[in-house]
Amino acid sequence: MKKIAIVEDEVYMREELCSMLEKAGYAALAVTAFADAAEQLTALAPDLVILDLNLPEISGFQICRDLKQKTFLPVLILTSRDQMTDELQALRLGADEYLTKPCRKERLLARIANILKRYEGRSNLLEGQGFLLDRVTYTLYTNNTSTVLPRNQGKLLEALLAGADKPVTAKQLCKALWDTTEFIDGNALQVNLSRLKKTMTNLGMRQKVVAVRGSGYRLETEDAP
Amino acid sequence: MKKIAIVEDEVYMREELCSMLEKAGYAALAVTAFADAAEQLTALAPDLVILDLNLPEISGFQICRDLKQKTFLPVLILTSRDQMTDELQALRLGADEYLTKPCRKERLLARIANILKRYEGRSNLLEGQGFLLDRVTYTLYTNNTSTVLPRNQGKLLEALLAGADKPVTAKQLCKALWDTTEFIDGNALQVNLSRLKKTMTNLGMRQKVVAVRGSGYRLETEDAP
DNA sequence: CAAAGCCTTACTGCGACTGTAAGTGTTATT
DNA sequence: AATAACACTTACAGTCGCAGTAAGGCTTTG
Repeated sequence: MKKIAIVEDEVYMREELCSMLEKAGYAALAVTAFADAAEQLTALAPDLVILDLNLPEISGFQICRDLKQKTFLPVLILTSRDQMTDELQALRLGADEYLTKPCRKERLLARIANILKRYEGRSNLLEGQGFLLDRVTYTLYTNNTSTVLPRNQGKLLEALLAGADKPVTAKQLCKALWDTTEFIDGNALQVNLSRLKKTMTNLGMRQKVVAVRGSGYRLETEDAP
Repeated sequence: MKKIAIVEDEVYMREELCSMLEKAGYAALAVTAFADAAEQLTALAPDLVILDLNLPEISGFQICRDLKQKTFLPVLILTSRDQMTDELQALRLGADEYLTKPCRKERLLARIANILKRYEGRSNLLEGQGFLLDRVTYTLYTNNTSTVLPRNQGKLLEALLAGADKPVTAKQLCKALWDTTEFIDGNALQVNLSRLKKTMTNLGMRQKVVAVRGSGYRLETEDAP
């Protein structure tokens, strides 16, 4: 059964949502610690987040941004703020849907089903600048095509991606490749990095692996098109 | 540059949409042969379809259904029909977004950007009952995980998927595997099918490959959960 | 300019996938 | 009930692509 998390401060609304979702066959979970909602949601790992914008302590926008930065949970904004600017802002932050209250039950359920379907099986896709990487198979989606990376290249790219744009040390990369913290075969790492670079340029990706002398490697985004 | 196709009968609206999209940096294409719009759209292969529901000759629903059955183009419904039932129907047919006229320019553009981002790199995903198959890499997404199928198994699954639930002949399957219409190595085909079956059951997929004695093979959906 | 750090290419071993072969199970017809 | 046609599965061997090794070239820094 799919889990849906609800972030909503108004008690009545929250209860109504919960019972409605449960009737529709979902497991509903209410999150009420708004200040660190993003963390809680990450830990809960629901299949969908329904988020209000007007919350005490913290803005819903903030939660949405935090959440989208570290996870790929689908987020549905359900709010009474019907300003166009709010909607645009939400979508820009990566929200998957924006609905205004009051909202008919059927519409909400239909949109929920839609989002869930859309995310089906995508739970392990990592997102980079202009590409997606499947963390399990190392299938890489970029420039409107897809490739399966060799395992080592996939692991490297995953590790680099996890480091955002901070440089990742050779040690960490070795750990990612062979799970050994101790001995580092610098050359083998070099070779694997070299291969990754080559496939990335062959695919015409916007991001490149660059060495940061003395401290490791990082992904660098080339000037936008 | 992204191509956006517009299916809209009212001239003024159409022109306005076109110029708006072009100003926003898209290539806009108007489709006016409504009767076989689905075919034309398939041939055009735009990155997104904006579809009106009230059309002469044919219903927009029909176009949406046809389109979604043979392609995976994203469809945005833009219509003056504001009945809830229409919206639900459209979403059920696989529409990706439903907006009602009149619609602010910003909202429309935001939703378009949203959909395009969402579909990025997904252009070659085939959809089966409860799973997705990447047509290029044969990465299979099912039960919330992913696997890369061996090439032959991928080809077979793709061919079976193309046959919907009609049986696919051994000849066609051989063609898909080895591109030879002539000679058929029945046994090799058997072996590959056998392997595909095994991996499908190992993955716990809802669909199975079943033999239709004398006429080929087809995908069969097991009883829903 | 020299040394440290970084990069790349070529080569070999290993593992995964494919086709072959052979044998078992199942359905339909006489 | 028997048989033939069709369908299925397992084991084995050849092939191909990936990983690690080795060796040599390039670039940055002091």
